[in-house]
Amino acid sequence: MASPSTATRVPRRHRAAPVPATRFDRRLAQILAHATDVFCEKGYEGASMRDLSRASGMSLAGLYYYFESKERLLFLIQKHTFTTIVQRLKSRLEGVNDPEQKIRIFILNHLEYFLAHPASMKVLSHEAEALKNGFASEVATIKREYYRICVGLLDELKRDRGLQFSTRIAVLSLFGMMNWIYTWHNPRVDADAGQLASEMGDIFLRGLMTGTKARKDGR
Amino acid sequence: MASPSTATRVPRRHRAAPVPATRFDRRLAQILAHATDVFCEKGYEGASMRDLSRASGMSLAGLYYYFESKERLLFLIQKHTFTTIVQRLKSRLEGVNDPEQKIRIFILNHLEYFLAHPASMKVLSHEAEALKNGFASEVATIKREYYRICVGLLDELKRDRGLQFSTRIAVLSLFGMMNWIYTWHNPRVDADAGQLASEMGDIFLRGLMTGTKARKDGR
DNA sequence: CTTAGATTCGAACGAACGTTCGAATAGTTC
DNA sequence: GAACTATTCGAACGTTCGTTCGAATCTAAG
Repeated sequence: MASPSTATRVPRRHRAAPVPATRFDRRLAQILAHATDVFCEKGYEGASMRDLSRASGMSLAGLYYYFESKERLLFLIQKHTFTTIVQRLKSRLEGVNDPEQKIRIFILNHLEYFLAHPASMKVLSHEAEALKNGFASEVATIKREYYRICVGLLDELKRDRGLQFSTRIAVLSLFGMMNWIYTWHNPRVDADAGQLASEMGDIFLRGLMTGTKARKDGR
Repeated sequence: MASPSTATRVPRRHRAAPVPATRFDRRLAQILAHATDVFCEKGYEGASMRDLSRASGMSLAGLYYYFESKERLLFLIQKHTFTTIVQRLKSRLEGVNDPEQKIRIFILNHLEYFLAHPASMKVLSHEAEALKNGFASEVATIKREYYRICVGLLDELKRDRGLQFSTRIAVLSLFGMMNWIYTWHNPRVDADAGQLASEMGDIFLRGLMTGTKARKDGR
């Protein structure tokens, strides 16, 4: 067979590659970008390989040189998006100590990425159940890590301020507020990420912090 | 053609019909129920008419005696679900005057229906973009009414307590918190609707009411 | 029992689906 | 220019899709 192993191939940079990675990787990235738009508009199941071919300007057969199946294509999109958002979050949280400030950074990071890459985030949020078995579990691992980080931040706040609330419900409520954006945000009408993060952060954090305080003795 | 007009036919009850409606309507309702489960599990695009046939125990061709297309089937499910939830809400809000109490009723009504009919609500939430043109706009009309009711309740709270916040973002944040539930709620682990409505209501309402107060003169 | 309408179904339709294959082209190295 | 690999593509594969049609069966009323 003439085609390369898969899209998992290692980037073989000669010196320290400046931007480019390989020609292969750059072309793949273009295809992923176009595919993201199509999946966003038509949904994963509703988008056909012929739609992707048309959108990316490459022949139907040509696409299969870059990935082995439609499902793997969705996987690559979701994995890249989720990995990037987690990575940015970690770097932004470094050196910050105040629990409330950390949660505000979490919200801001999420919403900034959401509004900067709305198609990617819609595909990540809306097609969360479309992958099967191996693909699904690999994305689920990243999702779990992201979820755990948020749980950690809320538990920290809870301890620091002596609050009482269900961390699980608080975290999932927050994700709901943030992820639902893909169903309504209109860049011509709605505020930018900073403003949105501030308003959602206010609702969420004041909501938690005005609650009943736990007793000192834990009872 | 031997088949009846459509599924829009009027129920022709002779006296006051006890439960049944017509035989046709009862059978249609059974099919809708099975289809809801299949759409919930596989998504609208991912579910085939053959899947629906298998689930409802009726032949592929037989289904088309009850509705004229797969799209109309989804429409009937969404319309019925949405109409019911709005109708229940209206009846529950009657005679209540306190704005905060009204919002708590709104949340409780939504979550109770959500947890009592999780498959229907997932199909309503997750397949909101699957319908086209006429079907889409008819559901959108009900959705807009539901949205407007919530806007009204929040504006009332805002006026009553002299608060300052963006009604649009508050409403959509609330819908996000509530609708996201279909992605995580596990009846064996998570609390019931009453408890959930109480906790989400606390976060949301305290969050709004702890905010900056508007000045009396409106500046 | 007869008859007419309501309901169900097996079989098939053409279209669209994801994927494959071998040949053609483009790019790079001698 | 020759030789080799990397990339692209037209054409087709077998399968599944939503939908239709005419005949069969069931139900209820006369």
